[in-house]
Amino acid sequence: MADPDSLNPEQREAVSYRGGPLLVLAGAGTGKTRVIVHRVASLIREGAAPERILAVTFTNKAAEEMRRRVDALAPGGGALAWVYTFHAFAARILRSHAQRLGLPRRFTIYDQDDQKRLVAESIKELGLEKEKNKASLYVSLISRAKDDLLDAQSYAIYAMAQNDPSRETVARVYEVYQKKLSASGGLDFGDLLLKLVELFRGDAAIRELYQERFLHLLVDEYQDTNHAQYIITKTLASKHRNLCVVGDPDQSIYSWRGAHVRNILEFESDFPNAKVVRLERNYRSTPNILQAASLVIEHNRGRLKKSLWTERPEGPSVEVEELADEREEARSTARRAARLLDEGFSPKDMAVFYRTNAQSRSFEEAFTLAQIPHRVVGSVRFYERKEVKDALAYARAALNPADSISLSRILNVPPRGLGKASQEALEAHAKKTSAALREALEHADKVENLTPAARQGAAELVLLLEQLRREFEALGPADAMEAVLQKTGYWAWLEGLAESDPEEAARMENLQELLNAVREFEETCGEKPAPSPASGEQQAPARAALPEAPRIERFLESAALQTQADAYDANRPSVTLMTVHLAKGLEFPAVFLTGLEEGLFPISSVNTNPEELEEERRLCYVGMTRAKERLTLLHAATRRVFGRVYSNLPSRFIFEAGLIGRPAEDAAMARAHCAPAAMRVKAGMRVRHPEFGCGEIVEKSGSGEMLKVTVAFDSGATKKLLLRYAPLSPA
DNA sequence: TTTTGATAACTTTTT
DNA sequence: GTTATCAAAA
Repeated sequence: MADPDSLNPEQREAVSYRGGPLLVLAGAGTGKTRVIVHRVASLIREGAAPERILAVTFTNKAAEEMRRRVDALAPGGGALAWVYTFHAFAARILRSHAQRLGLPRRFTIYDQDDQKRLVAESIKELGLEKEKNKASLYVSLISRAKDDLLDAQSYAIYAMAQNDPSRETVARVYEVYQKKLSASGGLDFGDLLLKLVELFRGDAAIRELYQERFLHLLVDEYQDTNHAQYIITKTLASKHRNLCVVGDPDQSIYSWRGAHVRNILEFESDFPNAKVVRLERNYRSTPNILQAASLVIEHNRGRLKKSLWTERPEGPSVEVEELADEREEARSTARRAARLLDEGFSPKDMAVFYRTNAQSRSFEEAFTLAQIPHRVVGSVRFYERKEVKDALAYARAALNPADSISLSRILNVPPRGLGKASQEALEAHAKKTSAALREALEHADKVENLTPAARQGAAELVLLLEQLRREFEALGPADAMEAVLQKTGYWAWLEGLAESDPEEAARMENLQELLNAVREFEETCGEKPAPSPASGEQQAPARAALPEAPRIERFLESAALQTQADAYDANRPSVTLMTVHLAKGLEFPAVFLTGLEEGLFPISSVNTNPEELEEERRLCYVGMTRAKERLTLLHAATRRVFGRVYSNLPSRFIFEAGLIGRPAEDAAMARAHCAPAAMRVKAGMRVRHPEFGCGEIVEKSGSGEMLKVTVAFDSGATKKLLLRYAPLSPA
């Protein structure tokens, strides 16, 4: 937009409406973030105290950006307003009431990896042999339950009422898992929201305190809120009723994570007299891009009709290209990117989106080969790397003696004679005395079945952790983290290993990067910068004005709440490679949307479920609408997955976008309403096999995954093929 | 106890 | 094709 401070009439209405609940239905690229920023700024300019405004965003990065932009419009205001993700907001509130919640002052926030270990332990403890490989499944079931505000007890009741044995098993695992979690004085992601709701429900005084406090409430990406977040929003808004939610039902892509589109669809009945503002003027994309995306999304049923329009010039048409395989797809993408560079695009103007992280590899290779600067966002999360987690675990274990989860992680890293046998002996002792692992370690002399070496190792570790805790008192986060790496011998240990193993050398680099990240955190403070007197522009955080210097605890929390999307840096001069999910909320002049194949995008698991297919379609819509000027859709005829070659038909979304004619068979449309994603076959149909040539289907047997066809090939051979694996395509 | 090698599981998306 | 996990050897 020409003038960043001008607003169109609908935007202005959304910014200035002061009559209570407000729903802003904001299509892709219609200036949704602008509206929120301007609304917050104008509230502040009208005299609202910034610290009585709460704005909830989807990622920490978005929160940062919003703070910065509000500050530019209402100097000082952005720094004081509460701008957080739901999880960061919950963590902040829970910390100030840790005591009454029976939580340690420095409770740990556990991530998915920690959850998985804990669930695996719980499963083992319950002797559920058959379930031992399903830890991830249980983690997600438990997480979903928490999103829906079902604690372990409620879940057990619910499972019993359903008379569902598998749910009852989940309930048992949930219960043991939760006990372990509490014993470690920790919360997982779901707990942050669940405990906040419990706090509000259980303590009227605290609830009213916050209801009174937040005079104005804004929630971004409301279509992707889960039940817990919905309840939090509703609770906080019930006093002043100044709630503004912004979102787009067509961009709801997180139902698998517990989000309910109905939260936004039912806003008007939830808040009678709610004002609804629709933003339909798109400032981002060319008409060609917009039309293709609209054609796709219109195939979803039961959506709120809305039509985006733009006054932007036509622009080049959306391109579609089919390639032989995923390597060709990547090479073509790199070639096209190089061409755009020649045309004057900068690498940071371009993005490659894919459905699954596994697809990133071929693009990395192709871009490296073509010497185009690029960056994969989020495939292996930085804070989930082993060495980084180990370093953080040391800090957590030192700070929180109850944190058995972190302690067990680093018990023998680097090796100190506390191997598997010793660990089991210590854990057995801890269990017997119903104490934390740390206490067993402290009383290693009383623990049976320990070798002298193990006893010595235990004593050293206890000493080390105590020493670290004492040192943390006087150190900033960066020095504290450095102390961890030095004093634990972790650094020296890796250095030794790195001599013979380049992978270990890479680990050292990651730890160096961790130290950089802590330093950066320390400098920017991670917390709100002090209010600046006049200029809204970049200001040096005034250290003296802060209530307390940043400490390692704060860094640990920020690291735990870090999201993948937060790793994206718009200023980096490189092509961005990311999943479509991560692309939500971003925009790029040129976008390559790749892997548009049946079975991959939409992904094959949507076979049976029309709702999931609609979510895939929304995901595709999100991907397409990120593009401002150029949009290229790519798909590969064959693709190697798991080392096995699959041949895929072009995605139905390409047909739906009106970009290539439907195939003669009309196969894609016929499947559009949930038939198997695999090729639809019938007897008599002509097919092609890369090895055996063309032939005719003479018989069909089995069904679903086991669907087999007998093909009489023109060569004379007759073969029975499992449709799932056979690289057959219609001839 | 630690390192090494084999095996099985994994891939949909993540706050 | 890769990575995490588990058993046997040093």
